[in-house]
Amino acid sequence: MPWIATPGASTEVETESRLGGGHPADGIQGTRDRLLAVAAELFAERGYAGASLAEMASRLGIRKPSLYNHIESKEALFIELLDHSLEAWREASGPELGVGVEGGGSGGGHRRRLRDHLRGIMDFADESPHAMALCRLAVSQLSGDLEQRAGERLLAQRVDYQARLESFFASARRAGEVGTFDPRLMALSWLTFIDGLLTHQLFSTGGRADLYRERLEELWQLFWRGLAAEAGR
Amino acid sequence: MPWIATPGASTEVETESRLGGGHPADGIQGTRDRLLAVAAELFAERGYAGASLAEMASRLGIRKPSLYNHIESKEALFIELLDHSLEAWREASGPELGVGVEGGGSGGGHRRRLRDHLRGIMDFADESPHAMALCRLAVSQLSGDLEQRAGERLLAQRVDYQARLESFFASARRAGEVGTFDPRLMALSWLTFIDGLLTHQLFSTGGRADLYRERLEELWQLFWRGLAAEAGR
DNA sequence: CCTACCGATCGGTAGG
DNA sequence: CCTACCGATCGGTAGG
Repeated sequence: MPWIATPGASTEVETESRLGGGHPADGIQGTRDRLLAVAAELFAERGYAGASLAEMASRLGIRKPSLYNHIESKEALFIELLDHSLEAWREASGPELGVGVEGGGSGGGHRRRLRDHLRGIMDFADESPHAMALCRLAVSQLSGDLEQRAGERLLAQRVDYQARLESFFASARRAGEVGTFDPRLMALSWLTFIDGLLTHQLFSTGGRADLYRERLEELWQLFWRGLAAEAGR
Repeated sequence: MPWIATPGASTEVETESRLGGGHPADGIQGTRDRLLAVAAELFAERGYAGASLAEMASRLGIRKPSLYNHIESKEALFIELLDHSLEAWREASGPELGVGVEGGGSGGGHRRRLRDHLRGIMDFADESPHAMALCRLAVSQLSGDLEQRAGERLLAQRVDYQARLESFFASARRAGEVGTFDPRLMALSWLTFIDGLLTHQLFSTGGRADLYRERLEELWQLFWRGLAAEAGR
């Protein structure tokens, strides 16, 4: 008697659960969504091994075995959350860096575009604090098959992002908006900058993040100053 | 029949074990030192909950209960390692920033001192990769009493370091070696820079760290450029 | 340093 | 969605 389809075929159930009575957040799909949220939170709080399925079930108000109506295993649950986090990051880092129309007459605006890009990243980190934590777990705490599968995903995303950055900075350099540095170096510098920002945000969870947020604009200006010093403008 | 003193009174045993026969690295004190090394490695690899005492014992070639001749508990072991890591960091970050003799005629050399400071940090991170990982665990993965005890230590160290940085940058500003920025902002900027560097190093474990190391000098110059642009020199 | 053992909890399954 | 239960492993103790 399937209360829910196995975790791969959940197409038509969705509509039914929405038509059925009860609070909209408590349907079949609702429980699964809540599980994903609770699991991300717990992984972020305790690490991979430290996050137990029993605790997740408890926070959801159900029994542990019932979780297996929504997931295949703890490992699969983590991988799914990691994929969600990486996709959310991809969306947040957005198309601001897009260098499709380069070389044209309007090549400018790289500073503003990078600033917008930064805003997207920091907003994402504010709104989805667990996503960042999951990525950190994934690079440092896993072992065996799980480590390998997570590693592939992280590496692919990293390579892709770095390539986009290099294109962006190469374009900015051609436009004379930054110094004549190696675009690869500028990309590395940017990665260092935002990794530093995100690490600090991780540290200052619990109130002091405001201070950092206040200073973000100034930190950004200091960063850009390094890139642009002695450039055309 | 005490093979070793309980983990607090280990004064005279040390000499005896050195006088006794056998390989010098296998004495009573030797096992304890090896345990600390193995434990740091395992905590760094798997996280706090994921690092089991049985695995530590296995790597040492002894049985799990024997560990309790050297430690009081898993929690106490972690706290000790965290203290070691923080102390090692303190030593590595060294006295280069010391602003004891400021205002005198020789106020200069801030750039070189900060560069030396950076070298100390990066060398430390290279030689003690687990120490950084332990600090990260401590801020993100613990719970209960352990979280609280670790939090106190980390906060104290952080506050102390930040204060030293602010003094340093205030001195550099008076000397006209950097722009007229708020010293607190410059300290924040520095923290962001090295957190970014250390995060990247964490990511690139396994070979590609070389690339980063090659670029370190250039990244440093880019950073300093931001601080010094439009300053006296 | 060891063997033997503890209760608690782990991820996961059977079966309804 | 549940109860009942699995073998494995957890941190830790007793006792020599």
